[in-house]
Amino acid sequence: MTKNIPVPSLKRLPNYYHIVCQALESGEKFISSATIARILDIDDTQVRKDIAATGYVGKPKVGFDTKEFKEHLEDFLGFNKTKEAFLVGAGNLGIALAKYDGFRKYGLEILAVFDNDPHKIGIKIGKKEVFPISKLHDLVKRMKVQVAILTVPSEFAQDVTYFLIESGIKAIWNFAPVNLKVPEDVLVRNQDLAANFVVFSTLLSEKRRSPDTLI
Amino acid sequence: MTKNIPVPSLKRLPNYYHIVCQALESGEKFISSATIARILDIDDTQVRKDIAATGYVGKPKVGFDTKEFKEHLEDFLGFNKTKEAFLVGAGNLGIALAKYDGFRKYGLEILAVFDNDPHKIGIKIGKKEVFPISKLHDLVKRMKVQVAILTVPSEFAQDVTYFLIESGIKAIWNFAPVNLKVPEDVLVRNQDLAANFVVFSTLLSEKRRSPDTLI
DNA sequence: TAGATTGTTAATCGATTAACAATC
DNA sequence: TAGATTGTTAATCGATTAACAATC
Repeated sequence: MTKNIPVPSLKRLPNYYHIVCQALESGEKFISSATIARILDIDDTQVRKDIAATGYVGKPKVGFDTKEFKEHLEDFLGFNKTKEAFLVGAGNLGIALAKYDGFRKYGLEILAVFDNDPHKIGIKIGKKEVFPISKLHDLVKRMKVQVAILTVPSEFAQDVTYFLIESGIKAIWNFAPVNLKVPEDVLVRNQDLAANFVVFSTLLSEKRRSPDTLI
Repeated sequence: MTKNIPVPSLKRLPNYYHIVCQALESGEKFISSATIARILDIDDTQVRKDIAATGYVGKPKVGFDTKEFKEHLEDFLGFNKTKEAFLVGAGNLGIALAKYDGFRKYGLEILAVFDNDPHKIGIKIGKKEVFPISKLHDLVKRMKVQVAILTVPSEFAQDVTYFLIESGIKAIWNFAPVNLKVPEDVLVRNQDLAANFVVFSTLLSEKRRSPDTLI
């Protein structure tokens, strides 16, 4: 088995992807690690190490082929593989995410939205119908969905999580600012936007640049 | 000058905050570093180190006073200091963020929303009015706002950024999945939700747990 | 007191950076 | 060829973990 890419490297890859996309749009055939490094204000050796960790090889003297490298990153990061998910909680944020177009480019597809509010059930968010949460169990089984995006209010997050797990969900992208209790085999990724802002704002008040540009 | 807290420690603090809030709600007077560590699946020494870095001291034999520690974290992370910001781009995500209630608890206040779409100008999002972007320059000066939350479509992000900087904005929380070019003295924090999902999903496919629970 | 927990010093680990040979 | 850039090994740096004394 090939060695797993280090998490810090993995987190920088989407940045490289953005840069290589922009370079490609400007008609640049090749891009050097030094150029990428300058844009992100990091070390160029690190860029090369990260790229090497994805298995892509550049051309000495010229750099990395933008088109090839872009496609390699899409492959490595799985943009072409559809990742199906259910979204639970049709509040403001939930609706925004359900409508958000940018996910498709990365291969994330929200199949359906769930909520408990009778007023919301049956309405369409973009092309997605809102179902009652009671239907989630069946639909998880039927559609074999493993991932849930959790956008319910904090106070319901843990109870809904128990229900998601009972229904067979194996991974939760959690937007509620709470620590969810889950069994060993369930993966949670927290996405506390407010907390992210707090980190940003603390660095700001200390006049420090965050070393990790993204995520 | 006291030493800056390491960024990894800083990123864990909101987690500690959530946990200590939950402990306080359950009526627990004290919480130990081992308990926090177990919940987050990290080392207890690290928890103590992180807490020490904020300047808070616990009580040997009993642990950390939940009420005191919670308040200390609020202080350290600046929850009580209002951080005013303008939001630029009244699309789905922008509207969701403008309406989002959870920011206030952390001290973030969105003063106004800006957009270029004539249909949107003048409408209210919650209690915030939508202004034309042309008014941003004046309002930045008048209200002395330094922070902008950028939620415009990717293709406009760079141009809007130039305009924000001309207007005097010093920090940008960027939700557009692009690398913004900014001068040295302007701080950008990228919040590419889709990229975050990609990282999550890659770890998922490798059946790895992410070491950083939050952010 | 004994036991539990903090705070801190030392050891380890892994990521970043520096140096440089290989390549075209 | 000379020069630029990659790929890789070695050195450094900083974060994590282990060990343990101090404390109540």
